[in-house]
Amino acid sequence: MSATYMTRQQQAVLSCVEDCPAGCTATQLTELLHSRGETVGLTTVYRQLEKLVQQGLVHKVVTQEGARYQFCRSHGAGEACLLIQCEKCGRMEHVACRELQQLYRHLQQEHQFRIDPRRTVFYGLCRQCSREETP
Amino acid sequence: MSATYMTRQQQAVLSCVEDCPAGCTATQLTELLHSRGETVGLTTVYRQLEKLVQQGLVHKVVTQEGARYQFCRSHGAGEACLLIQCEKCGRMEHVACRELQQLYRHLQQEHQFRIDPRRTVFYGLCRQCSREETP
DNA sequence: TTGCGTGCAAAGGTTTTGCATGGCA
DNA sequence: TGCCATGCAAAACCTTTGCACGCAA
Repeated sequence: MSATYMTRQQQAVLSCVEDCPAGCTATQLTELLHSRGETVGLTTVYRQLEKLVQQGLVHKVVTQEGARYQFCRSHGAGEACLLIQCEKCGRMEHVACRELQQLYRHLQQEHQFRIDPRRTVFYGLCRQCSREETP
Repeated sequence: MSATYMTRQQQAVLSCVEDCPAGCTATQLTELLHSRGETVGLTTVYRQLEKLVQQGLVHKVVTQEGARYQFCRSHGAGEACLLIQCEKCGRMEHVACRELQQLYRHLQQEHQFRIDPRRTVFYGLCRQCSREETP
């Protein structure tokens, strides 16, 4: 493995993703960085995000509107988690619960499919938007 | 609602998607059509696929490599189903089982999240690729 | 005949790549 | 000083849009 340097941009990107619990796109992240006075090129943002994804610190989720990145707090020990994205407001939520663990086990045992939890996303309506839709 | 015409291209696209149980991209579909002697423009393929998605006959799944379309056999009655895509061979599988139904109910009741099953994809390794990876 | 469907070309957007420069160790 | 990281510009891609023509009803 080649050596890696610690750079200002690296820290800035990580710090910004951590501050976006609902996930964000590379472009959004770049804008957020700029608004904070941290000038980081879009290319660098992409490259840093990819590193974070490979380290397992960040979820990369491909949606209709491009890839969204979300900091993953439960990345240790391969714990079962998934992302839920609201189709209306676009926000993403992190879910980690026993039922999920069960489903994964079921899929492995009955369907012979080994799930990689890090890239899985559910779509639907979050509590708030669901309420607005059916008042 | 405006009237709709039945065209040669329309039938050809539907027939081809039906013959791709593992899902395919718009480009792949166009190539498959050409190889069958059916000349359909890429634009038309995209437009026909979108219609089929809106009719609920086809899943549209956005992946790293672009959107994949898969004919959905269990589209009636909003039955709980999901797609599993193999990270290695790219094939997609349709899954509809009770455990899934349960998870959806749990997510609705405990997490207040109403899942839209049609756009959800799990990623992982299918039986075959899983076996090859750990011999 | 009417107007939806088609397909080409072009535009739009996101993501990647090449390459010279910058900056960490 | 050596070498990875950066960022600009350009390329590569996928997908959508505009518009004239074709074709089903």
